Amino acid sequence: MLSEQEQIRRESLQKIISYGINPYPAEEFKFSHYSSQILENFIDGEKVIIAGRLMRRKIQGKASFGSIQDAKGKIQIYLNRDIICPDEDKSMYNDVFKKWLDLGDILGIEGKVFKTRVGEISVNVEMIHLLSKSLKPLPQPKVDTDGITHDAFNDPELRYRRRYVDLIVNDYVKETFLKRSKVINSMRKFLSKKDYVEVETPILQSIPGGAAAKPFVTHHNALDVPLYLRIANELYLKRLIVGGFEGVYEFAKDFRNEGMDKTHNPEFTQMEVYVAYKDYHWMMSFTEEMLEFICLEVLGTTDVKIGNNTISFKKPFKRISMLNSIKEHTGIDISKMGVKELFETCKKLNIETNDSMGKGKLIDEIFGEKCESNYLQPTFITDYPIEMSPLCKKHRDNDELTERFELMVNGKELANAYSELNDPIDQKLRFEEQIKLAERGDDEAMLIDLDFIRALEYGMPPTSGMGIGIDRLVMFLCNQSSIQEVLLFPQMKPEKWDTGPNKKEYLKLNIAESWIQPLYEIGYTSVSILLEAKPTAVHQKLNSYRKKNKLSIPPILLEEVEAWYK
RNA sequence: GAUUCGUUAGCUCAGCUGGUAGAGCACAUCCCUUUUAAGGAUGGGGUCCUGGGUUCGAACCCCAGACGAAUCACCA
Repeated sequence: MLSEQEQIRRESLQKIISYGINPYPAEEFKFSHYSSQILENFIDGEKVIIAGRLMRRKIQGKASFGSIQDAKGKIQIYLNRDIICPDEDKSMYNDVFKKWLDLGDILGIEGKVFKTRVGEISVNVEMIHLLSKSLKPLPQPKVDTDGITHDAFNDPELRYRRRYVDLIVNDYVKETFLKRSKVINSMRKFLSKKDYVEVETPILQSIPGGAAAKPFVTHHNALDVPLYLRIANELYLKRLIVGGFEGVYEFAKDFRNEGMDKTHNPEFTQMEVYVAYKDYHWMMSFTEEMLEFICLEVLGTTDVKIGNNTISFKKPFKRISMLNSIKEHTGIDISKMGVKELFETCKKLNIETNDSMGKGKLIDEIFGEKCESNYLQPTFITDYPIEMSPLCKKHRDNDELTERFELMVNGKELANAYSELNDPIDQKLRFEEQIKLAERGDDEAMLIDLDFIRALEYGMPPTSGMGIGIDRLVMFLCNQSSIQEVLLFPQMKPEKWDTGPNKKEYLKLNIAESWIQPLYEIGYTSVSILLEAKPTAVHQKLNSYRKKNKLSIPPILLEEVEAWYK
């Protein structure tokens, strides 16, 4: 059912067509200025052509005001009947503009720049071109002189589902996504200046590797095999280092079939970079250099406001090993502890455990519970337990640790990096360890990618790799606390659409076509629902619907309704 | 998955103790030659999320469900 306003717009559309205007013209519309250019460089009397959406309209007799929103902002337009219609025929103003155009229509405007009495730079309109008619009314948020927004369009579900509307009416949304684009561009610029090669690796993988996460499964018909959407691209990028690239990187969409919340979307973007002959110490410097560069390029400063905190991305960042961090925040030295003692320590610290947890997992729990949230300023946490880092090289000084770091910012993980494990025999053992862990109850089994082992057997130079969550980085730099705000189209439950009655179904029961829509409207949305109801009730409801909606068809007889049930 | 809160006009929201569904914006008609969220007058617009129940009577109370938000848990 169309709302009254939608019906009125459709009627206006018909009138426009009858008047001889094509509401959806095919021709290119050449405009001379963006709104921002006119506002920034006011030239009284300059002739301009602009194009955009009509966002405000205020009719005052012979004169009207409006505003046009284009890609770069908004500008006021002023219309005067006798300027638009210099001849006898005033219909272009009186009918077309005043009656048949609506807020939301896309217009081309020709006119001259001037300042109103109140001093606002405006375009005095000489000619209007309708470029596209809008049939659905927009929400109408208004900002007053104190900067307070009235009637804000702020229901998250509606905003995410109709991002196009969100972008039209909420200026800050567009800014977020412009900034996101800038962040990615400047990261790419940084990487490509180093002469590393941007590559693309498979999204459909037969073995989903490189991380511990549940994948999405799909099926390839011609090969008749299952394929997985990638959870990470790490193993492919390392194959390329084997192949002789010095440095490779990819901005990768990864897919993880797990819970969704404010910080997790089923598909998300990571940038991973791998560089030959480097180690994780080098990568720390590289990472802080890159982040500082991006902040300066995008924000012009290394000080970023996140919530109530100001975070400084000025290098160098603090570095601390995981074990020292735990010692610092709990006073407990766990460096020499075995599994049993770790379980006891967790108990003492009120950390929940279960039997499937190995040593690494326990340490990770302690860190996650007691330390992680303390690191507001960018901090590299280094040297993770070996059990939780199956793709990472053993620490040069300690067999139980790995050469790994995570970069914590505002209490959350932003980047993760290793000195990459390049010993194929060790790698195979580590994969097998993971499978043992998986058998103990962890359902996120890492399958063994034998081709990856084979690649390592050919020899991979010592390499350091780093992955950084683009969505998280953008959240930080845009001061947004939810990932949905930095994704144009965050994943939502599929929308339910009212597609109307399935007429064939009803016709099969010999129901007259004129009664199908009424049946549907009063709740008998399918034949099976209808047949469950009593014919007498259906009969009564139909006739009262007829009366209420003043249908021009004769009342239905009970016998007719009963006939459907035979 | 748990708890709490919410769902009323195109949008933002009121709606008291259960008693004829409301406001602002938007829309329509009329008046008005430069307005700054808001000129004036009049008017139209509703599956009060859905389905049951209680009641003479339900937007409101009870039960079940759908959807959403927040917090927590789980998972990286």
